[in-house]
Amino acid sequence: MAKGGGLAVRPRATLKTLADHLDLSVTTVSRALKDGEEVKPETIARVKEAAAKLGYRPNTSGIGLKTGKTYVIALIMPVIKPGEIVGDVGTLPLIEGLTAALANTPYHLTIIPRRPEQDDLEPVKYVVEHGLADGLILNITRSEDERVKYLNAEGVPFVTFGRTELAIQHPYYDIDNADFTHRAAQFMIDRGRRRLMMLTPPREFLYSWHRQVGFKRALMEAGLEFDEERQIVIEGNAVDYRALSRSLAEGDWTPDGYVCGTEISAMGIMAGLHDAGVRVGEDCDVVTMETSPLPDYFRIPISGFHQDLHHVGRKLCQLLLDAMEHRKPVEQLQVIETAEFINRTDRTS
Amino acid sequence: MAKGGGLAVRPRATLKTLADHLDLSVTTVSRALKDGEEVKPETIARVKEAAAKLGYRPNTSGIGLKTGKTYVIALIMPVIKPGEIVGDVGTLPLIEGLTAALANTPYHLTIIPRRPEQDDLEPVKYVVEHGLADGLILNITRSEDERVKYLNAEGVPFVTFGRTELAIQHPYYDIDNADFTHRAAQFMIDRGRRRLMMLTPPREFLYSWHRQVGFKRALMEAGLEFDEERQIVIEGNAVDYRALSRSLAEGDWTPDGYVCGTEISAMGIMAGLHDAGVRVGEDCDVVTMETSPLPDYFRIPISGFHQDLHHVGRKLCQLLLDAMEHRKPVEQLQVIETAEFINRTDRTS
DNA sequence: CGCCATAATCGTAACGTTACGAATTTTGGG
DNA sequence: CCCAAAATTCGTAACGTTACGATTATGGCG
Repeated sequence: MAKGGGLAVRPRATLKTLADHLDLSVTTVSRALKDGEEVKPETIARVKEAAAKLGYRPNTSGIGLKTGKTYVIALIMPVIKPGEIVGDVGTLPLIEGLTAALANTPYHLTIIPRRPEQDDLEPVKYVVEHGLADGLILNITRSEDERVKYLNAEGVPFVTFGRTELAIQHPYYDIDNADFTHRAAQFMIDRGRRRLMMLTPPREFLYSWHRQVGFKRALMEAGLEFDEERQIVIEGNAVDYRALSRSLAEGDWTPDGYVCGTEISAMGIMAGLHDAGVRVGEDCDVVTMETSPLPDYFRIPISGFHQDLHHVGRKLCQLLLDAMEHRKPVEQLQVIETAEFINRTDRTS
Repeated sequence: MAKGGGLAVRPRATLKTLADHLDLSVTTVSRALKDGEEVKPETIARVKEAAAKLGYRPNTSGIGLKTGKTYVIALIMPVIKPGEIVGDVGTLPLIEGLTAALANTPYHLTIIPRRPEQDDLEPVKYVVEHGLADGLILNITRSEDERVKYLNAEGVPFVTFGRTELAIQHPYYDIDNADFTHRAAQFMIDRGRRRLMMLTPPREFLYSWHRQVGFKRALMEAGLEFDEERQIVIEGNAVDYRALSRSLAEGDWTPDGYVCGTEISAMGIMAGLHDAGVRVGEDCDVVTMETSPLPDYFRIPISGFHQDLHHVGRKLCQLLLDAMEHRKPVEQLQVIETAEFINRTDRTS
């Protein structure tokens, strides 16, 4: 009963099939299917009906060969090493948001990995040179982003999640990271905290600077000192957050407030504080940027700023599609939104 | 300075470009590039050199049109609703594993979502009818899986993550879920636990049954009663694990051991136990299936069974590629592995 | 009834690749 | 030096689609 090879059962319906069937030319059928002006409405209806009946599906390769279009959107995804850390907890919702936005379009999402040993530009060049996609999505930016320069020079449509400091105008979506840290710090200052720490992503990424700017501004406004050496820690795979907060709690300069960059580092920080006997919510506060509902499950509730990456994914796609069809000038394809504050201080647990 | 449209800067090198350049025919160039038997070694070398120099990249559409190959592997990914739960924490590593296995092949990964309102079969049919991929990866199976029947009938290569109970022989990778629950229950029984609970995925998925079988067997072997009504809870979005374990701890039949299906439900269970004043590790044990390093961050360590989904992704891809090239009989493309036990009982925290 | 503008449809070529059979060159033995 | 066989290379057609210029049908008006 099982079939043998990988052969198609019955040959697919093509434009020619339809044309023969309807006694029309291939050209007319092609035009009718895309509601061409020159085709008689009645004919359009006939063609579409036949197409539906015969299960016609346009051949992607044929279209691609003729028009150069691939109907593919490529997401360049940095890949972490196998078991090292909990990867960016938000990447999956981001992907889901992208596919959701693509759902009623002819486009599909392809994922191009950037492996750890690869240069930033490599996968981008790969996509362009092989003509794999009609547009690209880049998901973390640097101030002088090589990929942005390259794609701009090549004239390939793209959108970035994050801004750059280049003179090049390009579509982007960004979360206001200065606003996040500013509000986070302010929140803790309002609760009487005076010795704040911030954990932030590596400096190579522009948003890390935005976060520092907001944080520093909140401290300044409150008349507090800011010592970058002491109050900023760079997040990374190698950092043991638990050990960090434990040793800080036992050291001579004891923070009473932490702004964390991810829910994962927040978990580590809280575990370390617990180890040291510090009571979160009473002796000390922790506020985090969060991209998942994970913090809802924390036993001791902490407040956070939520970034809805599903929403971000949708937005990015919309922006990219708009850019690809030249529907709007670039200036209108630049969006900055603020993260939503989730106050959990009043939650009994 | 900015470029206007989406036009290619200089025309791409094609086989014709190379042929003209080398004073050869297109056919010979084509053959030379794939090391054709009939081409003189010296010519092959000349052609390859020119290809490298002129930056020749084969045109995917051209190949696709002629051969029907797409060099695309499609992953069908069930999509959860926007902010509902922490999705399957392992999907991202799975994707990374897939792309890693594809890295040195001409294949690319495309992600086809299955939206909540869609039928299981719909995205699969979509891929096949539109000829979007050369092979598919399905990541959760049912005992009588419609998709498996369909793909088998169509003769389209695929691999599943999970088995089926169909007579159809097909490539699959699976974790031994009966072994997991059996060992998990046994572990707790050895520690003196007598009233075990199990949280398991919805019954529509075959592996849910496997888990129940293993769990039940462990109880039987230890001479313990098994009451399905009382000792099995189905995991799902709507379940509030925290409330569940709290109310159980305060009820008349108090479990002293939980086998959780995911680290997320384990987190909830532990929070509820804490609420009820139950000390995990002393009054009660929790063991979980885990697909991320998240449990390493739990303040109270619990033991677990780790499923390395990066590894699974690689395996799935290998199996699929082998199946597509008919390198091995199907029977050799069926792999079952056991999850790795991570004993955290001795870890001081 | 014939002419012309407009509406509708058609035919050909081309995109880049590979399969297949035919044509050409090279090789080696007599 | 010739010829057959082997080793290379070539030309044509085809995959499914769209662009473009050409062709045919339709209808209004003198």
